[in-house]
Amino acid sequence: MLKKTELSGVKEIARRANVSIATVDRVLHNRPGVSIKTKEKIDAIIKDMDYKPNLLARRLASKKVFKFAVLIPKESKETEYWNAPLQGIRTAWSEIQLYGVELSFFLYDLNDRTTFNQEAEKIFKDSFHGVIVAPSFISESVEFFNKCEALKIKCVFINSDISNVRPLSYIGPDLFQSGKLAGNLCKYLVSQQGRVLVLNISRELDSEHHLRKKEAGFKAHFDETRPDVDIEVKSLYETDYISVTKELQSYLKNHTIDLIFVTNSRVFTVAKYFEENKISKIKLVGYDYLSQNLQYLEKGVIDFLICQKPIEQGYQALLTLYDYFINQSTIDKVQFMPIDIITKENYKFYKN
Amino acid sequence: MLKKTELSGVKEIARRANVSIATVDRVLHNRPGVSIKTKEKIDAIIKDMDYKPNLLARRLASKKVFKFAVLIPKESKETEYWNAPLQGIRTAWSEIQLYGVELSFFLYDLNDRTTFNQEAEKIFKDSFHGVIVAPSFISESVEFFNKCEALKIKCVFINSDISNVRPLSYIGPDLFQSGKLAGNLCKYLVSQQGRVLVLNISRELDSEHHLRKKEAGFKAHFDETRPDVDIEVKSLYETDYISVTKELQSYLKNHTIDLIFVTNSRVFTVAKYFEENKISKIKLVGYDYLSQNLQYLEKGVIDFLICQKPIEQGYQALLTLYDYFINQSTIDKVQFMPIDIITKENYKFYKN
DNA sequence: AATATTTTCGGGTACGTACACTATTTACTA
DNA sequence: TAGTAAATAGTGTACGTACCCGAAAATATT
Repeated sequence: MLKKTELSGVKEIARRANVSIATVDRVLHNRPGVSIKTKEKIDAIIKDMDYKPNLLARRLASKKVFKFAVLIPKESKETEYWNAPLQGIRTAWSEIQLYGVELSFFLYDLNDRTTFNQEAEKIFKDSFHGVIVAPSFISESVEFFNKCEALKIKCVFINSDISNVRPLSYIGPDLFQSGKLAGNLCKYLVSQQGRVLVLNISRELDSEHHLRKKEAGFKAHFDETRPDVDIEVKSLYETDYISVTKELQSYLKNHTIDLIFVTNSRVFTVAKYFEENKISKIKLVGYDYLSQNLQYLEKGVIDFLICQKPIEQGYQALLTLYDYFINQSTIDKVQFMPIDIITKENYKFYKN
Repeated sequence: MLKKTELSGVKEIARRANVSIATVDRVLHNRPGVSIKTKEKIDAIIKDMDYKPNLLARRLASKKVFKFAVLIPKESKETEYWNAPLQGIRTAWSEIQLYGVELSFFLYDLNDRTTFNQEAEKIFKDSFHGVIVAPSFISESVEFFNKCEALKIKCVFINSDISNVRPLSYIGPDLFQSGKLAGNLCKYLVSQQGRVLVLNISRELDSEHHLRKKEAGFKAHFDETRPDVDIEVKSLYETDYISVTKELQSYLKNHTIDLIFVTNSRVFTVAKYFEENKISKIKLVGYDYLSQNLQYLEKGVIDFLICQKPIEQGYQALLTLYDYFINQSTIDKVQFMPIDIITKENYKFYKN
């Protein structure tokens, strides 16, 4: 039986280069203390062998610890949405904890922008390598990002992005395209001269800004394919059921419409109103895989939900930081989530 | 500075139990050579510590090699579908190769059932731990599965399952539900008394059987919600463009219809016919994210594609074998894929 | 030319687990 | 009760990489 001559990895490189493992290691990590000549020789051999380090061994031997922070909204009474990304982050964490990842959570209140800065301050008190941020408030987020840059803290944005700012990666929907898809779907639900109401339900002006991207996409699709359809837009700044009810009541008294498109997860509020007032002729399309929405989907009150994998957004966000710091992979600047269509018939199989 | 007293893992267990690491190791792997008393003591400590082995170290130290086989159709000239699962399998492989996984491919011809057995024979010549199978031909697949059981080879089925057979796991669509979703969608595309044609395009009878599950789901949805819609079913056993054209031509001469639902990926054949004959009023819905289909989706000839993540099916299939053999995880008997709706507006973001 | 300094490199141990091999204890036989 | 086999337990090395520490070689200083 032949003796296995092929040493693996570093050892083999060392053997070929006639140096020790330590020297190879220095070259691999760009550490000083290697003459240019030997460095070049070793680099050539590495390239020649197409050497791929054994990540298992690498992580096992490395005692480095990375600290990451999470800065996202806390789950509110009004919508459970933000629970999903958190869950994804937790799942990812359970997978990589072993490899020296520490995680701290900082949750702010979507209805109170001052809490964003409060939590941000806490983050800067400690020293983190990276942060997962949901940049709900534009100016605050920009400021936060700039401070991170100065401190060499890497940011990953999730759920919505901000123009003119380049984090390590943005992981979330293409909002405009998401609205376009909604338009695409709704086109099939209304007649040639139909009437459509687009509803932004959100308290803070900034997040409304994000909703407006969806709105724009929605309109764009109709402009391209059905210019005759009448589209009206309304923004509601009070998000509780009573307020929404009032607005809807007065609106529907004066208008006849075929469809309502709600630009975020609060579509269930409208659905509840429809159900209680036995409105069944108006089609209803909205966002997000929440239990509150699913029950109305099941009942047929909501026709379609569009979903952008919030759990996976969280999961990918943490894995992205992991890939960047631990695996030293190159990171895609933008990681768009798929734009998924959920109906009564497929929601049970959906993976959020 | 305090000295870190907590040894990790096995060592700590050994210390607490007053035995050597090797003994702990024996208990962990149910190896013989440990007295009942010490085994119980160690088991208790393991439980008490909620010990989780370090998978990195485990895999690094273990030199075990697992051999898996892949038995699926080869990509045909008529449809590129089967390239997708293969790609998923390759991706998964690249991730786990390092951990001692060997992989061999055995591709049969979907248009010739005898090739299935030929390839199967080759598999039995070697000795594999597990196989990924696309059981396109029912009786052959059952026979294959039974032989695997006898030889203690674990099977994972992908893409379609077979009644009365319980592989390690089935990874793929719920075909009936998939058809129901198609019905759900098409409901919006046809009027109250619309006419619908369901088209099965497939050469071998067995795979037609799978298509029929989708067909049944499709009908079920209409029966429940729109009993007045007229649904006719046609099966074409010649899959080339010329043959399909002929059939369509003669059919459409005698029938007026609103929508065609093609139960598999060959919807592009119909789309091509529509385009060449400038048929634009008939809605078209079919299956699978193939370049051949996407071009017609983009052009608006195909309205919806339903997709079941073929790449991920392959990916998950290999990871499932890996989880079973290397990680010794418990495996879900059924892993249904999501049922995704693809349109002109979201296909670019879809992950197959 | 002798010493000091810097640069370059190799030896060795550790990470947590697997497993081959050896040592000890126990049980059994003659 | 010695002798032997079987059951039980321990020692040591390996997996591939990281990194500390000290040795050797090259260069600089006097």
